[in-house]
Amino acid sequence: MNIREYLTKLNPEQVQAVQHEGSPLLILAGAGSGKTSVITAKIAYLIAEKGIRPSQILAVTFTKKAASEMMERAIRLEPLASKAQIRTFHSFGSWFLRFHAAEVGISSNFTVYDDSDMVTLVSKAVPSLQKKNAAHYAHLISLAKDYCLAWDSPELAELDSDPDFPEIYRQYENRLRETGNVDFGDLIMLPVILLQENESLRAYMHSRFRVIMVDEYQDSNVAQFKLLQALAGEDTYVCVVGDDDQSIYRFRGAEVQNILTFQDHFPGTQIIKLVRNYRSVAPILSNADSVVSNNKGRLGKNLVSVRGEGGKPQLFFFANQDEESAFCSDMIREAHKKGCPYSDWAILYRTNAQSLNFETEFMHKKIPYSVVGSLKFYEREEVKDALAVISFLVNPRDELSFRRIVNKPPRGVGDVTQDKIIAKAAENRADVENLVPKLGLVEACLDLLPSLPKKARASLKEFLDTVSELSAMLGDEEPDFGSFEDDSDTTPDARVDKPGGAETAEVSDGKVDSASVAEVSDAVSMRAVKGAKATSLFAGDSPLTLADFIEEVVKKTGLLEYHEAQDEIAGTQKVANLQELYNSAAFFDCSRKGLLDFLDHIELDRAAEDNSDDTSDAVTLITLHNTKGLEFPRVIITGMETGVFPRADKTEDELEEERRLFYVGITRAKDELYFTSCASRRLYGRTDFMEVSPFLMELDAENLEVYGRQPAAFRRNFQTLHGDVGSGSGAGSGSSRSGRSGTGSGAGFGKDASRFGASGSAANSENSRFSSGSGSSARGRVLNTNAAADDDFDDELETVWRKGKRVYHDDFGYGYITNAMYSDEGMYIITVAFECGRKKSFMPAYQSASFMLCGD
DNA sequence: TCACAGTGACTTTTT
DNA sequence: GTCACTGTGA
Repeated sequence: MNIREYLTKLNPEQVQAVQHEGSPLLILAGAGSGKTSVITAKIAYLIAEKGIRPSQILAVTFTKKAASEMMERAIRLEPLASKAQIRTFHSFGSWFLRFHAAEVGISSNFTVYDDSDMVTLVSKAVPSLQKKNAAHYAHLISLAKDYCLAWDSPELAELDSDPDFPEIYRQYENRLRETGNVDFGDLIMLPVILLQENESLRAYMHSRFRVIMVDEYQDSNVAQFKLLQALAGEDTYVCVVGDDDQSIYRFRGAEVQNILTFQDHFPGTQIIKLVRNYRSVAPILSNADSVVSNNKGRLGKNLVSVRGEGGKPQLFFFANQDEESAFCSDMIREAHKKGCPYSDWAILYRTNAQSLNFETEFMHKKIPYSVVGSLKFYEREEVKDALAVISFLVNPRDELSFRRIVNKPPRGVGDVTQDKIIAKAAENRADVENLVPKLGLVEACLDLLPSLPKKARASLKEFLDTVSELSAMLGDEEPDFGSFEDDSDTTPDARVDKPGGAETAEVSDGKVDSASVAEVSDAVSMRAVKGAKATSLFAGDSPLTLADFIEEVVKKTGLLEYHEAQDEIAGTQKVANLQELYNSAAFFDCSRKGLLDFLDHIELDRAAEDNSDDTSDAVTLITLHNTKGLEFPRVIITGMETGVFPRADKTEDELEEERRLFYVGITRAKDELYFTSCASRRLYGRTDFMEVSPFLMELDAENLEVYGRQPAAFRRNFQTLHGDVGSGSGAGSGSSRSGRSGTGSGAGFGKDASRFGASGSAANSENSRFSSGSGSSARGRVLNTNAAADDDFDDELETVWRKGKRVYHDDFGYGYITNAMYSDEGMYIITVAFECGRKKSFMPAYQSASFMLCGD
């Protein structure tokens, strides 16, 4: 479909936004309002209809995932869009810095230090700091950089009044410059500084990019705003898209003010609101609206549902997270039997730690799932080790990588010696007036070698030999980063995309400078050239890829052996993970440039790992933050408890952010939405009683169905806030519920509705599973809690769930009640010793299908 | 320098 | 319950 046809499918506001020109444009795009469609259409439109050269368009997004999706969709409308610069902020900064590294005193071979690297570097720069404090300061430093504040900036005090902070920041910064590397914050902040100080560079950039678009603008931070400001000249067309209600990264420096005050900074701004929601059915949207309207500082807009009526969201209360996950898996499995694919489902939670329960449960029930985000693959020890070697190879000043690998496996080069080597290197560099990159840590090692103990001397020497051998395999030509210029007029057709499509968003990257020879910068031919060279080193005929190289690195440095031994001891998967790492490097060429590309790819792209053509049908487990920009037909938002979501100790402002996060979660759902909340939850191996999340009280009673034992606080507040909800809402008393549970929302909730809705000893096919009569009747009573006053009920509990009774639990099997007592909160608690040897505590008041009495 | 054991802290969220 | 840091002893 070309862009003209496409425009006919858009609504009037969308068309207006696509065709708008002249003034700066702020598109306020509500959730599910087709914002990506608008941006991609706009890119295509500018190229196809307005004659803008693709390379003059810069589109910046927040995540790489978003960048590749945008690129893909734009290309579908207009193939030339492949030459536009569609990048994340950080990848843009990285690209920019490669060409201007020297001007800010870094190596153009820099790699990016991640957060944990920052912590290590802080503690090395300021040795007196405890590890815990180092983490605190590292966090502060990155926050400072998000606000574009240098160590000597007077405004630093506003961030944190700690008098030590500026000095620590300074020490860190010095040390970081020594290494020639950068951290995440630098990727934005350094370009800003460069552009602010260098007028001709600024002028050049103004001519380089005529159009700049920013997606997810509500999540941009001050530094990113300044970058935008510096990049945009008088004639630059600036268009930003965002939704103030979806700003969820303030904790990391994102500044809602950026979007709220956009018009002030870009005079003459036109605002277009997109409020037609194409994603969710009306009841879901009205709950979203009901929640977010509790926030104060917002621009304000109401989404209009295009899809119209649908099932109401359902809220479930459980005893604990085992029931919660069991319920989710049951519901998903039931739906699957009726033909609903697993991939329709997403389970959302606040913190990554919560995924564990679901993973265990799903594994148990053989439901396929994939966890998004928390896959800390690149943070694993063995992977970081291998990466450290190659980082060190491309940047021999990289202190952290050096430290990481020089004594692994143990070579007798401990902390003390390492410090000496680093100091020596600094000394060496100070001697020579200008910084010659060759004067790295290897040279420092060689200088110190004679002074070391015999054993250390030999093994360090061996290490250095390995390093130089590996380095030689890469060749010694300087990496060619392609051209910084806009060269789209030169030889556009001669370009070859990188293989495997691994770098869709980077296509415009490896451009051919008209002056340089094509073979050098083109990824494919580069690989061929390298491969030919390398065949002498390797027996095989196939060209050497980065995968082969990394494998070689791991073998030669002894890391493979080391981790093999670890696997042996601890039964871990380190070697397998290394194998995985080789695989992911297969599409990069074996050269210094290839290594840098690969490292960039990893460093700037952690979230997008699961892109591995996930065609398999699986439930998505994902944190609320990670869902931004995604949608699912059926969504379950779990852990709706105070302390979990929202987290405890939130200020009013932060609470608003948590609420926006909740809003984001709700608006991911297309057809069905569920909330779950637990009365108790295991945290740090301890079981805590939980209060309901205050957000639940903000849901729209008219469009919500409530099941399970409602905590008193919820019952009280929900009804106070919303008045007497009456029988129609489903949020009323237990008795009114049972009547309508059969219908429910009708969707995906067959058998389970009866679990909650059935009262007393109603014949429930599920009951037959559970042994004796006394068991099922006790269970019936338990389930019918809302109808009975708590006091009466607890008397019953004491007689039914008494010490010595035999019980059965789905997960643990049979056991006996060994203890029964009341907690401080007045809850009746029993302890059960199971035959499997485990001891568990339960609150019988909340137990349902997974746990029951067996009769005597 | 390194291995081990005990202790304490920990859970936001991510480019 | 787990992990990682800290300090001690060889």
